[in-house]
Order: sequence, then C-alpha cells, then structure tokens
Amino acid sequence: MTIRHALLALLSEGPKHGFQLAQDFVAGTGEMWPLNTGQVYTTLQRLERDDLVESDSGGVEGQQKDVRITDAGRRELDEWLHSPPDTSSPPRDELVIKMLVALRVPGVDVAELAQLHRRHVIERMQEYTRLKEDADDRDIGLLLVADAELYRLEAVVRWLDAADARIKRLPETGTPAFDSVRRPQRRKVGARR
Amino acid sequence: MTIRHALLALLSEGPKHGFQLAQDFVAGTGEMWPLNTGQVYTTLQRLERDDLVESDSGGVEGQQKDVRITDAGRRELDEWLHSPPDTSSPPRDELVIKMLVALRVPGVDVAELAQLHRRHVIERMQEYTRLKEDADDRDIGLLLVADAELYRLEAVVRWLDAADARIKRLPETGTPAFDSVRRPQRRKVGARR
DNA sequence: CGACACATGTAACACGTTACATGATTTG
DNA sequence: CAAATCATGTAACGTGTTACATGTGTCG
Repeated sequence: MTIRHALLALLSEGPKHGFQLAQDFVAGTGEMWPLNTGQVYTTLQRLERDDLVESDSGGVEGQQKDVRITDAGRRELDEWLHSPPDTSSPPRDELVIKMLVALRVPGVDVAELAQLHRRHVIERMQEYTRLKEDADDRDIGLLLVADAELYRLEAVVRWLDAADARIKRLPETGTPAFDSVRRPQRRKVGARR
Repeated sequence: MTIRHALLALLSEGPKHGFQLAQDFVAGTGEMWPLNTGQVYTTLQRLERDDLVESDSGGVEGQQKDVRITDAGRRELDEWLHSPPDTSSPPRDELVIKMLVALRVPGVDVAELAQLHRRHVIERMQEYTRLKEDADDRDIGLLLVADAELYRLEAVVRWLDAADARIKRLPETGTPAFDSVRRPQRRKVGARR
C-alpha cells in the first residue's frame, strides 16, 4: 500500500505521467529507495481501477499520458497520511525472527550470532553516517531517509544487546528439541486481542 | 522469505506436521505474531519443491503428515541465520515515506502530522511496556518481540523529532508544486550502488 | 548513425493475507 | 450428540520484484 499512496501524493502536486512519477519518487528519497518504472504503471492501473486517479483516455499510444488525481483520491490520500501504520500486531522483523528461531536450532551459538549481526549493523551505521556527511544539505529526502535508517539501526543494536543479555540469563541450556517435539501444546490463557 | 526460513528452523528440531509448525511459530513469539495455518501448507509446498524439506509421500490423505528437513535445507537455514538482512538499500519505511511525500502535498501541515504520529507511537510504547510487565518472565519469545518493538518505536519517535526539526529549518515555504511540475529532471552525479 | 534518456507497458513469479471447504479426533 | 480442537488443504487477491519488449526523441 506504500507505493500506491506515495504515487497519489506525488499526483496531488499536479498531473504527471508514469515515468515522471517514478523519477519523482526516487529523487524524493535522495536515490535511497529505487523504484522500478514498470511497477508504477501496474500500480497506476490499479489506482485508476479504484477511481483514485484518471488519465487521458484514448489518446495516442506510446505517448506520454498525463494522470490526474480524483477527489476520491485526495480523500484516500488524506486518510492515509493521518492514519498510523498498522495498529494491530507489530511488524514482523526478520532479524528478530532469526534470533528467536536460532534459539531452537541445535548446534547454533546464539550469542555468537548476535555479535555477528551486531558487527554488520555497526558497519552499516558507519556507511550511512559517511553518506550524510557527504550529502548536499538541501537534499532533504536523502537526509531524512538516512536519519531514519540510522535511528533504526541504532535500535537494532540496542535490541541485540538486550537480547543477548536475556539469552545469557536463561536457565535451561539442555536440548530443547526433545521437549518441544513431544510436549503437547500448552494452552495460553488470556491471549491478547 | 521470513516464514520460509522460520519453518525450516522449527523443522531442524525434528520432523513435524504443518499444523504443529504453525502453532510452534505463534507460541514461539509469545502470540505476538499470528500466522495463518493455510500459509504454512503453501510455504511447505514451495520448500518441498525446492528440496529443502521432504514429507511422507503418498500416505493417507487428511492424516497428519510428518515433514523432515533435508541436508540442503540445513545448509540453507545455516546460511540464512548468518546472513544479515538486506545489505542493498534500506527497507522502505511506510511512516518515512508518509512524511516525505507529505512535504509535497499542498495544504498539509507536516509539523502537525509529525506530532499526530508521535502521539500514536508513544501510546503504543505504553501498551508494550504494560504488556511486558504483565508477561511471564519465562516467555522469552514475547519478551524479545516486545523489546524489539519498543526499541523500534523509540527510534521512530527520535526520528520524528529529528525530522520535525529538519523541516522547520527548511527555507523555502513557497508552493513546491509549481517548481516540481515544470522543472526538468535534474541529473544526479555519483549515485550510490 | 549510434548511444542514451524518455516513455509505456507486459509476463512471470514470490510472498503474504483472508476466507473457505473438508474431515478426524477429542471431550463435555 | 454437539462443540471444540486438530489437521490439511485450495482459491482469490494484493503487492512487489525482475526481466523483457517496444517505441520516440535528442545529441554528439
């Protein structure tokens, strides 16, 4: 749903054609987030199907075709801008799942894994820091995206450290495989939502 | 690719059938991440197609069918566990995109938007904090997931504040629509990767 | 002319989600 | 018996990704 609404937002500036939308999007993120041009057209088709945009129907094929946002599109955009992402359950984080399941894989040193990933994250933080230093101060898109990634990665490092501490505090180091395979499903009381 | 490998990990403990995998996954996250049972079966099909797992072929239909991980599956799992998520470009963050494009939507008060989202995030942080307080100390899955979400949300708050500051520091408050529609595409030099 | 940017699209595929259909087994 | 749980699956849909095919305009 992200690209969809982003295109809507870019169209709220005024009518554009597909190629320009793709470029505007990529340029707007300081080239941090690439976007395949082809995807723009498929997304535009869906937007048009849902009456959120309209285009110069008929016209010459192969020529540039201006796309306009509709009133319904403006309403949809406004709602999206003001709605918080995903109130239900927290987003599935690949690294979190990785560490979680690693606990159950026989023969894996989880603490070592945590350190491995920690090093990777630190390296990437350094990359983004360098990138910000070299960046044009006016490229607000790049700066905001780099900021976001830096804060996010910092949080990952903190979590890895906290997770490492939690795991070391764990009592049972015995093989969990035996338990888990045979143990009947325990019943949870008061599951949330 | 996340579920796929998570199932592989759970199967490395020993042979299981689909339903049990689904339950193990959900229980392993302290019920934080739901998983539709149906998806497990489709994912298992793909895993079997790729020779990462094998099952008791033929057997009685409708009965529980044990699935085993293969050697190739073990190698794949090990590689996944040790590889850092997505080195190429930073993950697309919906909130970041939202704020980025909001800058270009006429008639939107971006600072106000930032505060709106900030409040939402703070509320969710409080929820997860409460959840952790009420949780069973032994439910390592729930604790780790809640930790991850808390650190993540904290980073979001920091970013929102930083973004707000950056935006207020911006010089041009004039209508950007005019520029952007007419201005020819500027050329970026030295685009990264 | 040839390369390159501009411009529009399609095809195939992977992944995830929801909803639904179907039965077997257990238990109040 | 009826309801809940266990268990396996399919169908439809949305979104995203990569790769490809096709053509126009411009400029050295």
